[in-house]
Amino acid sequence: MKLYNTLTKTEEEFIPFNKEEVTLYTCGPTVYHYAHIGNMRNYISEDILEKSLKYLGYNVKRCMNITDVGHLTSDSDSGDDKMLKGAKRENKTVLDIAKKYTDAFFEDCEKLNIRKPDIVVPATTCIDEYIKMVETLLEKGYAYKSNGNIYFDITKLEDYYALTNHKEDEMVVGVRDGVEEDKRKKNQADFVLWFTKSKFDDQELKWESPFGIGYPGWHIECSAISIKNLGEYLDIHCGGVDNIFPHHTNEIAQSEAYLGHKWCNYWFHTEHLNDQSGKMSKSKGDFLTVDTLISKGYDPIVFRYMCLGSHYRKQLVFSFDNLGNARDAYNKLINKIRNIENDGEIEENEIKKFQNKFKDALSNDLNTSLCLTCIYDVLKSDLNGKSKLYLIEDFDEVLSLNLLNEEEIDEVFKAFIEKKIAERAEAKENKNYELADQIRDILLKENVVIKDGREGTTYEIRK
RNA sequence: GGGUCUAUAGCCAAGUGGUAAGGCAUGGGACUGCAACUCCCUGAUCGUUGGUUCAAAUCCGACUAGGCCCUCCA
Repeated sequence: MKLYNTLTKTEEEFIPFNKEEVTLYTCGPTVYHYAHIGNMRNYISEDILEKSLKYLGYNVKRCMNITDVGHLTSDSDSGDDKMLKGAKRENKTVLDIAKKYTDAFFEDCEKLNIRKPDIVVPATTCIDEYIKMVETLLEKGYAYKSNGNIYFDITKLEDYYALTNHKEDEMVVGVRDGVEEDKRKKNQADFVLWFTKSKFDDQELKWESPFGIGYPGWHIECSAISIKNLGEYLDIHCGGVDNIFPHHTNEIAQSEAYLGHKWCNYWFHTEHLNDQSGKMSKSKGDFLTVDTLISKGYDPIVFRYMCLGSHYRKQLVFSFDNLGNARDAYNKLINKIRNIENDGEIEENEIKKFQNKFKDALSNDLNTSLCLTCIYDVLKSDLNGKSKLYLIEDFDEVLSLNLLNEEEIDEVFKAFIEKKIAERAEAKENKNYELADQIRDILLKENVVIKDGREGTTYEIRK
């Protein structure tokens, strides 16, 4: 399998440390608010990555953190704690906020058929691990104490900027508004491992530590959680492109300084979902969530389909036009699949050709767009119905687009539809086309599409 | 200023040196009371410009445009 690696900036053949078990780490959400659909695009990509690895025969062990502490809006100790901000906004405790938005996040995942990782770890449950790591970094001389806080000293590393090719002296501090330089640091790019001195005296969550009562920096959690759960060697680390710097850069710095050897071989980053004005982000104010899509009448799976039509390393512009486009395409696809008759016997040899093509697409740095084309190839092929359905089910293990799942229709709703169809049939019989069309429109408003065929009238529920 | 990515038809896109897949939309036709569904037909020389090559959307250079990062973000 070929994967693009941010570390080397090339597509590479994926070779795991241990063929028996691939380890995958994912930066999870900071649970201070709902996830927006741009966040979800990232998790869809990672879901495809995990399922592709499995489809290609690997066992995968995947871990995700939940950031419920320590994520400041700025590492320079001048910003706010996101969790605290969320708690204030809603007049709740930090823990309540964490619970609420963690649950909401996994509900969104479920709606998008994103598999929950094997191991999910809230950051607040691993304080001992952070302390141990920070202690070791202090002992080894990679970290220093200044004014109460513990900082990582990036000058102790040969190549701190390995992931980005940044050059120290060309970095600009405060490109973004509201970023101030932390004067307690030795070097501009040093980052906090543990806070004790902070202007957040009202920080709810604090822990005892050898460095004083305080709380961890944002970056330390991912390193510690990953090493604890997936071991000293990590195969693939995932996240959105915005995490490349500083988050992942810092993770590499502290993890490899701590371990004394190379930590993670492959860095997998998903590009952003933009809107017409650029990047989607929570700090801009309004943002779209999975529930927004549902409230506008879209099945979340349509959004997944839209994402898979593009490539994870390409920016994708979101608009309701594009989503509508995806919905039409998706509905047509589902229709075609429903019309396949389940006949014949599975044609083993023929099937392999299609599976191989599908595998090639996945192996080509997760070319999901080609994967979708594979479905259309199957539909247009000379294969019998049973073989087609078998292949579609097989592909859907990775794509997870509910290609074969018949949706359960509520009995009451079903009766209502059938009654209306009968009424319309009668109206048509009497050539009362006006009434017939009215009934059709009523049903259409409920997303029920009438189909008049030779054998009578059938219907479909539109997504 | 530095880094990084992108540029193929209205939109989403495949393509990794040999003369442009697929999907949606559009237009035309069959079907229909009219529609929808379904089926058939329907479109681009690949941002611009040099170069390498027998041959380039594909490799190299320059330019242009745009996105993202440079201590909030997925």
